[in-house]
Amino acid sequence: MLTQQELVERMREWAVRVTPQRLAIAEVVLNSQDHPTVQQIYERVRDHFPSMTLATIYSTLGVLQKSGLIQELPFQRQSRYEPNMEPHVNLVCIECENVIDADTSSDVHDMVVSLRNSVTERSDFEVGWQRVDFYGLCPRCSAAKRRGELAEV
Amino acid sequence: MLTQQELVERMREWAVRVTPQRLAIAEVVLNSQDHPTVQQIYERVRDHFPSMTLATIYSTLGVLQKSGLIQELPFQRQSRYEPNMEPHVNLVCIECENVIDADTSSDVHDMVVSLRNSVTERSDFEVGWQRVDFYGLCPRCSAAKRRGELAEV
DNA sequence: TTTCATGCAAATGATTTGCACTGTA
DNA sequence: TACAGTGCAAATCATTTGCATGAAA
Repeated sequence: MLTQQELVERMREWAVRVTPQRLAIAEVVLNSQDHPTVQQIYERVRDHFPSMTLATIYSTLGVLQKSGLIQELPFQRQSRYEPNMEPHVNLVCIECENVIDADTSSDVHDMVVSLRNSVTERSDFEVGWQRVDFYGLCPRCSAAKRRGELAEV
Repeated sequence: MLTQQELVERMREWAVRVTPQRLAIAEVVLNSQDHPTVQQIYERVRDHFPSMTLATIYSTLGVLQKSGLIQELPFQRQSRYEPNMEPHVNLVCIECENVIDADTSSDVHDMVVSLRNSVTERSDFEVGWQRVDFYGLCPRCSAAKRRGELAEV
């Protein structure tokens, strides 16, 4: 986790001014675990900045992304935002639509890294970052389905 | 690659009728290598069905996806469609926006499979399919950038 | 004084939806 | 005859853009 000082420095690479609004947005996203949508970020930040608008959120998310601090994850309906830039795996439940990081043990990390190495070894593709999503049913929805509570998929 | 017969059977799981239009769309996507957008599919199918509309394309892509024949890949501006349901890696160029499958050697396949096994071993998440994207610069754009032809990224 | 972030409103554009029409089971 | 797929038009909605205002360098 970055200190606020480091965060400000990173943001200055792409934004001339780092305002309290931007800091608040950055902190909401960087401290999140649930890959929030723009709406969710908006709701969380609005507590501190009632005048906050979506345009400002989008603008700041753009800055954070260009600073390499977060990653946009486009989904079918809308994007979510990922503060974990380390190689890892996302588990996406197709039923409840929650997105969580898979157990971040070092060997999952290492496997993604070596997959990346293996791919770059044999192509001149210059990889900057990656997105690894596994889609399926989370334990809760999986159980609900077994109990017949879910419509057929 | 599926025979047309097998394709029809798979589609019948989710669509009562498999029309010539639907077959044409299915074949365009399933035979594609470039992860086409809806617009691209539209243009390719329109050669054979001048009356084709986007609504029909979207509808058919939904059927193909529910049949497990293709995968929708949402990107920032629009979705692309992936006919390769095998575990593999996509290389996404952030400059020219082309998307290609990484060299489909068996060990890349195996690495994705064991990553998947490793993740499911220690969680009750029921994985159905996966998306593995590496973002960066393709060889062509990478070279252009070194020659200074690209705006700073 | 110049620049840049904010907030608001309007625009954009991919995707979805409603509905009439038509061919097929 | 009933129904599912097609085609067209209209609606939806996330995201982007333009612009006036205000604060910071």
